[in-house]
Amino acid sequence: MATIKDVAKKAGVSVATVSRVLNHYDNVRQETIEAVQTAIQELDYHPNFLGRTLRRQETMKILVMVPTISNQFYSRVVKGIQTAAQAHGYHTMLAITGSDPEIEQEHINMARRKLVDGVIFLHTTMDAIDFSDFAENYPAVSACELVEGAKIPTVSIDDYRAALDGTRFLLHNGHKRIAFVSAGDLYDSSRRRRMGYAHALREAGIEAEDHLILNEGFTFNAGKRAAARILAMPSLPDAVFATSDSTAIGVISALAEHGIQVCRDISVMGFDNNQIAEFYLPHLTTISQPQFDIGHKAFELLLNKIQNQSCEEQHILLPHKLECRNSVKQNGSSK
Amino acid sequence: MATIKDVAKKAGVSVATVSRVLNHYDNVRQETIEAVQTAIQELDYHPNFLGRTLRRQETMKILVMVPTISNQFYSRVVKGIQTAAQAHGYHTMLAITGSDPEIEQEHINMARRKLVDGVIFLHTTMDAIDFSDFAENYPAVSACELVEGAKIPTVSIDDYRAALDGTRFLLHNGHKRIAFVSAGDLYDSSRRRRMGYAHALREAGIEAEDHLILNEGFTFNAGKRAAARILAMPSLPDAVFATSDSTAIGVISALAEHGIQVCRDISVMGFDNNQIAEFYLPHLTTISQPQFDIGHKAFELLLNKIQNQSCEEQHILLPHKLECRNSVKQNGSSK
DNA sequence: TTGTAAGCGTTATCAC
DNA sequence: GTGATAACGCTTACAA
Repeated sequence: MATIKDVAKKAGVSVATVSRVLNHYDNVRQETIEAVQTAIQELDYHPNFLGRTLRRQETMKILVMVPTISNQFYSRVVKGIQTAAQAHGYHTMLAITGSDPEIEQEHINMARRKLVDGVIFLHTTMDAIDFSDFAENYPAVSACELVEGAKIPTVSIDDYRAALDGTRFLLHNGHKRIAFVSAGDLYDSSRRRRMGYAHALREAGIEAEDHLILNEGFTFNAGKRAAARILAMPSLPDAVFATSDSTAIGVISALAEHGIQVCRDISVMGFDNNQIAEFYLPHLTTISQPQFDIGHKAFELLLNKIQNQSCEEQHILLPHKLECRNSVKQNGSSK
Repeated sequence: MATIKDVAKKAGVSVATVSRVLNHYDNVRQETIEAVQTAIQELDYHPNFLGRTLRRQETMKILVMVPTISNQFYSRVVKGIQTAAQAHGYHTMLAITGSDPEIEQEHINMARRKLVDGVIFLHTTMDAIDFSDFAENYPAVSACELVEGAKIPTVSIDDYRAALDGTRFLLHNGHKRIAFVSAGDLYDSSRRRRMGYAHALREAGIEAEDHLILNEGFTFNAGKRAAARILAMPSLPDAVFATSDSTAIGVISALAEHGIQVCRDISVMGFDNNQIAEFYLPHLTTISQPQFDIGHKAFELLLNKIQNQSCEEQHILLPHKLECRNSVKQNGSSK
């Protein structure tokens, strides 16, 4: 492997000059530039970034902490991050934690060890105190999840409001008994959505039934488990509000197994508006999140922290939208 | 930020000793170890890996070149890679290329610049010559795609054989006119599958109809486009063999839009056996790939190259399996 | 068992 | 314009 020294020797200049050429300084003679470039070509030289990185103390890399990439939702957020990062010359590194605190901690050390310039959390297992503590010492932002009480720039939707809107929509269309399938309190967004759901029920004068709240997670299989519990109920609820499209699909699929057809016998509402929502049969009525924009904005916030240290706490809320398709009965036909 | 020097000073020892403690050398006095560890604690010191990395010329990081993470197929392969990598102390970095040669090249430079110890390609836009050339100079392996003529260790299924099996299954169940939706020649696997499909037709004495081969890609929307072309045909084919589950779903969904019901009016076979295949309605009959194992094995091959330089060319073929569900009519009911 | 010092490949600060 | 040279934070001979 050729180094900068080899190039310098071959071009008959000093390493400093080679470095200048490499970094496009304007105080190098044209002939010298050419001589250096020729040497670079001939030696097939590629600068070793480790040296530069060590010297400059910046890696031009960021780490994205993601609980899973099996859910299309995160894929899209990551895409947004990556697009923004690339535009600023940053590389994106993905760490899939599986919501395992140990794995998360190990990756967090990458930031501590200066292997990355900053971290975007799509989820964390840390509590608000540890999370704030980390964010105080290293450039970090949170996306998708608004961790209660944590001092860290965050971009997400208003989960409370989104669930409120979704539940109201179900109520306005004549559904009274609404099951709620969520990921429990592992995710702050889930908790917040559950509160929005409860609020809507309350304002409609419907008393909440605890057993209708099913904490199963947000995978396909979580939906399957939720459906099993629903099938075991003495009477079917009017609707199921699942806090992810995957869960909704798991529910629908499992209910179908027992001859229960969505939209005829029961309504199901999803969350996220992943691409599959549009292609599933029935097409999913769901709450749409601006996934790409969330990621994009998250990177911008991070870059801000990396460059300015400006720690002004920001919580950016991006708009959600109710995407009306075929999995929810409309016009109160079940009244 | 505390450095190794600060720790040394605080502990009253030399940096060498600190380094020894850090790396668990056994020739350090217990008391010294403790003194150093105390200093580390007090300073909240975290070793800067850049220094070590520069010195050791290894990053303990690998790069995975993936065309997209929107397709669950790749998520699962990446999971396999990451699991294996983690077990060996390696971190996994994901580069999403979108099959853009420029983006791919830019990331390839990361290997050239020693930012990673090796690269796993889940897809490449390079031709066999460039690909071989790269693999000759840097630790690299290919997964999922067997690039014709490229000298690089590879792990994948036997795509030819898999498509052969799939097509035979359709034929044996009475389907004669079979449309084939593939990604065209961008992916070697696609090309190979198309040949398997053609082979099966030939051996059944059925003459291939060129217009039944639809090169659209492997996304949901590719399936949608394929369905549009199918609907424009003078008569509907008996079956559609899509070379990914996403495409199959796109086809099914779009056909449903026009009142054509899969399994009653037409059969659709997928490929990959993503999780959604099991949860889609109808449940997808598909060719299952051992995605996790492919990823896992790919890392092992890469580690081998990183450590031994043993460049023996290997092509590992893992078994596929026909997963029989509800999207294909069986027992020749359409004969 | 520990310390000294060279070196990894760069970039930055001086001189000249 | 260009060249020495120190420095980045660490590991590792070699010496003590």
